[in-house]
Amino acid sequence: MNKLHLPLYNLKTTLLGGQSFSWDFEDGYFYGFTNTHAIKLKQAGDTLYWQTYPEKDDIEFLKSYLRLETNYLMILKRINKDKYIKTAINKFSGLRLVKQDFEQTLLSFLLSAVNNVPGIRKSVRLLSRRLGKKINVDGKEIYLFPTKEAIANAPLDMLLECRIGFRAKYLKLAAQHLLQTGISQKIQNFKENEARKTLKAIYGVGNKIADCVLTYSLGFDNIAPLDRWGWRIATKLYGLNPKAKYDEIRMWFADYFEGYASWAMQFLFEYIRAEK
DNA sequence: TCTCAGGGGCGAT
DNA sequence: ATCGCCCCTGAG
Repeated sequence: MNKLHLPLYNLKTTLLGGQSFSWDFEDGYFYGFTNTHAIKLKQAGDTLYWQTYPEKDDIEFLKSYLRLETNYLMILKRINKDKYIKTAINKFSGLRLVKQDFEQTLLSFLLSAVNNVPGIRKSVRLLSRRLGKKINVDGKEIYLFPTKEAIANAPLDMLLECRIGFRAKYLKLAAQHLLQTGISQKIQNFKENEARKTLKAIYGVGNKIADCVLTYSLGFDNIAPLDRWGWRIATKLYGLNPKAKYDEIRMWFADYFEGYASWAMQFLFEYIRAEK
């Protein structure tokens, strides 16, 4: 495997913590699948052992995915503003944001409506097994996340077999939308608000899912995606009004964390989930 | 066997 | 602006 010096990177909370549904930890290795690559990682101290499949040694891909160019210490300094964050930064030291493929992120988070993480993870794997390309990773079978073409053309019955219920129509329509509009390329250059508007125009995508996609695939650093945990953080920890509108709370966090709300929220999610 | 909530969003009021 | 409903799972 390839080697990389990688200090201050907590792979476990980063990859398995809920920003991605496409990683597993088995026998000391992290196995991930995207719609183009499978990735195998192992962490030993500050050393990362890594390989990509089927295209080997794709360091550019890995660098982009793990956001290795980020000035992590600067961000920590900026967001470390109160006792909650301080505790979380200490407890979950090395937690990062990753930058996943836009289409995979959108299509995965479409499955998150009234669902839980184990359920989403399961469905993502069922979809990949049925519609994704099989990759050999050192003798282990990994299925890539399906392309938008595969999902757009899949019979509804097959999607329903993946335990996604009423979300099946969202998924298929979104995949067709991606094919027809070609927004996946364009959105990479959009500013935050334009990108959010583009996402919310997709059937099945509201505030929360749009913000998750902006945060976990488009690299926006100043967004607070407000799921149930996010609301809990806002109201229980920061005393914000539970009756406030989604955008008000999102913007409060964006202002408070001075450009790095996305990173701060990731720490706070872990913090509040550990509390319960 | 049954109930219920679980990382939302839509559409009818 | 509020509210029932969408389908499926696992926990209790």
